[in-house]
Amino acid sequence: MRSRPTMSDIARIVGVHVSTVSRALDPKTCHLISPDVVAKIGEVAQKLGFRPNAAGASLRTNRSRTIGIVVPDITDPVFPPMIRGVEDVLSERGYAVVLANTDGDEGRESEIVSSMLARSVDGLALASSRFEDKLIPRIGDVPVVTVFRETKKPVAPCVIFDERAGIRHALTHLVSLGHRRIANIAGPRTISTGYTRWEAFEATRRELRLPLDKRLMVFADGFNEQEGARCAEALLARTSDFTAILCANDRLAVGVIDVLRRYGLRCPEDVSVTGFNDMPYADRFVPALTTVRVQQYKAGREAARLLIEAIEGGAARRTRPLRIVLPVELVVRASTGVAAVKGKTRRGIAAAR
Amino acid sequence: MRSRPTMSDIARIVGVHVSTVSRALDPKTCHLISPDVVAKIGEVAQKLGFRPNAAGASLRTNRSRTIGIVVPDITDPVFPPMIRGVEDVLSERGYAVVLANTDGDEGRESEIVSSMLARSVDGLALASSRFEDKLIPRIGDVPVVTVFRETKKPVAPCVIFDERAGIRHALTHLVSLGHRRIANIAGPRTISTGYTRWEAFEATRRELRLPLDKRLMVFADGFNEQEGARCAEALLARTSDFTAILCANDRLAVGVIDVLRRYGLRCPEDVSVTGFNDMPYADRFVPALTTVRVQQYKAGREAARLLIEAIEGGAARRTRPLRIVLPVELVVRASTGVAAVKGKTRRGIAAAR
DNA sequence: TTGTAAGCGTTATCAG
DNA sequence: CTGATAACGCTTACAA
Repeated sequence: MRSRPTMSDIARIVGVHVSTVSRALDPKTCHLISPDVVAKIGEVAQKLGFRPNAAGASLRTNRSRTIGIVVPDITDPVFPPMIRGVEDVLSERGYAVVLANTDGDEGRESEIVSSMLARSVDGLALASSRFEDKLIPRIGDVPVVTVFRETKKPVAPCVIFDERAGIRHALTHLVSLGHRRIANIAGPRTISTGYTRWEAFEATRRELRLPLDKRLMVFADGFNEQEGARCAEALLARTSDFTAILCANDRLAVGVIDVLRRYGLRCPEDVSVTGFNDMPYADRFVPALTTVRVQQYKAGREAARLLIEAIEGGAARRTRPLRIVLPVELVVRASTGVAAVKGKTRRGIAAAR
Repeated sequence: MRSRPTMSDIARIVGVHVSTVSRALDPKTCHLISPDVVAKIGEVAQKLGFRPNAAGASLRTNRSRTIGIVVPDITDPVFPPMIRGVEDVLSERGYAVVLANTDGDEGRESEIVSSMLARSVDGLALASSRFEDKLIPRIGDVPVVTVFRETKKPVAPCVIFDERAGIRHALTHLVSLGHRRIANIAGPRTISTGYTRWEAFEATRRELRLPLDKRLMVFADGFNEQEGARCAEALLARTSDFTAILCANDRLAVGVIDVLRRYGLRCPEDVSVTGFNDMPYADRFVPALTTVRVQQYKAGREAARLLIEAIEGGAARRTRPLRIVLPVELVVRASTGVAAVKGKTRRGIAAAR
């Protein structure tokens, strides 16, 4: 197959100048050209299967109709729906999406962003930012949105979830089942979700006048099953005096439930467990996970909308960037139940040792 | 922040010509330049945070260090590990990945590919191809690889799994548990996996001298839970004379198990079910799914390797494209058990009516 | 309404 | 070893 036709090819065939072709093919300028010429050009373009060369346009305009999405790891099930949301909105508008994984590495994130800027991305959706972000201010004038996460200083618009409400719902739910001694397996506080969910747990704990016991508090170094398991082990090594565990996300909860089972503790009969995110298939796990449902797909769409607005709506830089907080919803399933009699849990744990 | 520095900026500062800068910065040509000039240029580039403008290079070379990945739907859990595999290999080599979803729509796929070609992608990884593909031959001289799927006519290299072995293992496993009347919920035959798994089921069925009963055969229109449920309903409406269902993938199996439960049938006590893919978390479902494990991540890596080879290794067009078949492995879990007494299953189904 | 011309940043070819 | 120059395909003042 020959190499793709260019505007000059069309110009030559129709017998006009390239610039005329350019104008005729651009909806914004085609009204400047006589209708019949526009029609003719459109026709020929169609017949040749013409597609404007993106590099040429990009070089000239310094825009690429491409946006970058940066996630820690696409295999974490919370991200695909979000990415899909971004893609759905953007592809409709003719934007392409370039995707990269950071594995939570700050250096890598910086490297990736830099390479995306070199590709003249028109915007960036970052799901990889740390709470104390140092990267975004260095990005310059390319629109940036953070998704799922926010930064301590509001340096960019963000689309996040109502973490506080989610944690409050989960904790209140546990208390309503009679739980009083509730452990918290929190996420890394270097990430806004980890930080905020932990903070919300503490705030709600005080509100509900639950006892403070430092042994019931464990911090994970990441939002995954391994860390959930590690933290559960650490918790059980310290104390057995609890009847429920609130986890900062579903994957931690899954790891926790594994360890409970290994210790001969039943969930929810001996220990109730809650997660966060309502990740895909959380309703089919054993036990089905009680968790906080967030709108991952919608977050992606909103992020894309924000980006397009910033890109096309003349970057009306606000003094304080937008902060879109999506509502959440508690989903009660099988991993939570009425509080076990304290003695029973203790015995269960002791027996497992 | 000022706009990114260009080679001219560096040239001006160092006091050389742009072309010298270009050569000095390219590992392939920097030996042509005196070491001290190279050093000087490197230094300045470093200090300015120089990144070559991708559009400029792309326009000139007609290559973009970008490859496109096209999947039906990134929220289907089989794809993220594959995408991650591609990304890992390519990012190491300085390639970026642009991603798009087709939802299985042929027109959309064609549209996406065309838009990617306009972006001068250096290669395409297609996980969206139909068995009777009409698109790939029209792509021209951009390297293409299909992943997870192959085309009837070998028009492009592919990285696939040993579907036949997988189905044979699953069916043999069921027979070894005493099952004889085994239903098959097959995938769409418009897709190579659907076609091949169905064919393999039939071949193995004959080998094992299992009875042929058309009522036990249902074709899904897609690889998802809804279709699994629909097919299970259709199957139960026809007959209750089976003790196991082999499904063409895990998501179908999940939908099937839902319906069985709704009909008061226990899995595996009344009906055994197998899936295919060993999708993430398949080990945590109720019941944990017996399935065929495939190497999604590895497939992605292999596809990327193939693409790089084709792109950089001078497109040595083979007469017959490579066909990489990755081995699979049966994973026996809780969704399969010894065959129920026939009468019992019948009663169970009858009772549920 | 259309043509002219310049230039975006890079690389390849050709001279020196 | 380095410089000059042209060209990739497109957009956009400006001129006609």
